[in-house]
Amino acid sequence: MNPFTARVIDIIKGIPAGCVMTYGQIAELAGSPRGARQVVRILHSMSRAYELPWHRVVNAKGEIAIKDDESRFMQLVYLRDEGVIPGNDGLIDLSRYRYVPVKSK
DNA sequence: AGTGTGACTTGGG
DNA sequence: ACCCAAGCCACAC
Repeated sequence: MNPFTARVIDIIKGIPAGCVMTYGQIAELAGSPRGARQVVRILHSMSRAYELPWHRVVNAKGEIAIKDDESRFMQLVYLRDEGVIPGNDGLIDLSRYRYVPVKSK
């Protein structure tokens, strides 16, 4: 597995309950500013094997990006359970829930 | 090797 | 605020 993938997995595992991160944000932290789609791919293929909190990842608008209806619903349930409540328009307030990892040296 | 695709993003109209 | 087009990159056919 390449280092980018490893970092993405590591970052996602580090998202605390009650917070969310965007695909682009994760890709950037992992060292690939344009790698949002790779993050998507990783979630698809590794979320189960690595027990990743995939439900804490949303798109740049703060909405559930997943297409599959059932999974989308599950994500909503998980988030609500952790205290992340979408607004009337179904959007998650990123300025409020977005997780920004602390840069430790 | 060429083409299509996706749980994305950003910029413009 | 909404819709669209183009950019993006790794992977499946």
